[in-house]
Amino acid sequence: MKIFLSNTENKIDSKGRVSVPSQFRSVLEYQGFAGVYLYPSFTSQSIDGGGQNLIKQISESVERMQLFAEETDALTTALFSETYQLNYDQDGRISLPENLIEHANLKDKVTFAGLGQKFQMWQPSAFQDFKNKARIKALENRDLIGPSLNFTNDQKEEK
Amino acid sequence: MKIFLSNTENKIDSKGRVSVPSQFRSVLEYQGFAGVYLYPSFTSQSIDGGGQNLIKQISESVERMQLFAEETDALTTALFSETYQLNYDQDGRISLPENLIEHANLKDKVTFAGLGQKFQMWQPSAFQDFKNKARIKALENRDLIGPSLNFTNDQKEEK
DNA sequence: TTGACTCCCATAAAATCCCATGATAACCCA
DNA sequence: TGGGTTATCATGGGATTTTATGGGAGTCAA
Repeated sequence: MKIFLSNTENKIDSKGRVSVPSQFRSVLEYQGFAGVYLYPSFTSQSIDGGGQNLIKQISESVERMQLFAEETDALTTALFSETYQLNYDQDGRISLPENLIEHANLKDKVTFAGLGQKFQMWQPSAFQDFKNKARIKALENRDLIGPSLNFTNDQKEEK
Repeated sequence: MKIFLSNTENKIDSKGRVSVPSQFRSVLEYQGFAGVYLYPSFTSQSIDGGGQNLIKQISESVERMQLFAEETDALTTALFSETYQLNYDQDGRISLPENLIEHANLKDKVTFAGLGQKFQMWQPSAFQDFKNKARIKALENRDLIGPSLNFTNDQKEEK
């Protein structure tokens, strides 16, 4: 199983290039092509990214929605018109569109954060904040998440 | 059934490498790949670890939860952005990310402790404390576990 | 020509490979 | 059963490779 994991902070150089972390590249290439799809997150000041799987998932869920709703054109437009397909060069670097840089308020550093099926790109300190809050939230709801977080072999029967 | 059992204390060398105990490696390889997944424990100053089974369980429980997009991002961030996939080298050693070392307050030794489906990595003396407390708790609740454990207080009290 | 985008090479740091050692555990066989 | 031989394992360290990053030079289009 190949998913996006861990987080790394990379530099944006004077030409505007960033290295996609090599572990992420290997996930992307496993999905079938040497590049990324990026779009501004709907819910946070970050960039959503992924490979072919992510795009496929999104198109499918848009299709499903269109069976029920009629005004999904706006959503579809919003999504796809701001989605960029960037192939990275042989050193694994991409250069980000101005659009996305603004949305995530990036300066000269980016944090790549793995979220499983996709990843996000954050202004580093903004990511720290988000992550800390997310961790607290997850801890509060860990019984919803399931036993995997804190079970040992026999603890399952307690409470 | 292959599960993580017993505990061993290993050294972190000058390059930051630690040997994954060979018994653990055989469990991991049995699960399908020569590496570990590690993340900071949500509930203690230790590192949780496991193989593909552990990650699969977590991913599946995330997929089962249908949340608002905002919540999903927070949850997956908490779970995946601090999870590291480390392939060990041919001598069975990994080098721990700074992140995890800090969380578990590791210096030059680690205790690997088997917990069945997963394992934990502790700063050795912190593990001793934890184990003593865990033992008391286990005795208090031994009726929950089932009839098979008719141990008395002094059995298994070796070393 | 300028600017945006590659390609290509250089470098330093980090990760990994490869081999050596000593300790311990497992094995064997008279 | 005891003593010696083999494996296995954790650990040390040198050599090699990978990775992120910087910058020069070539390509293409407006």
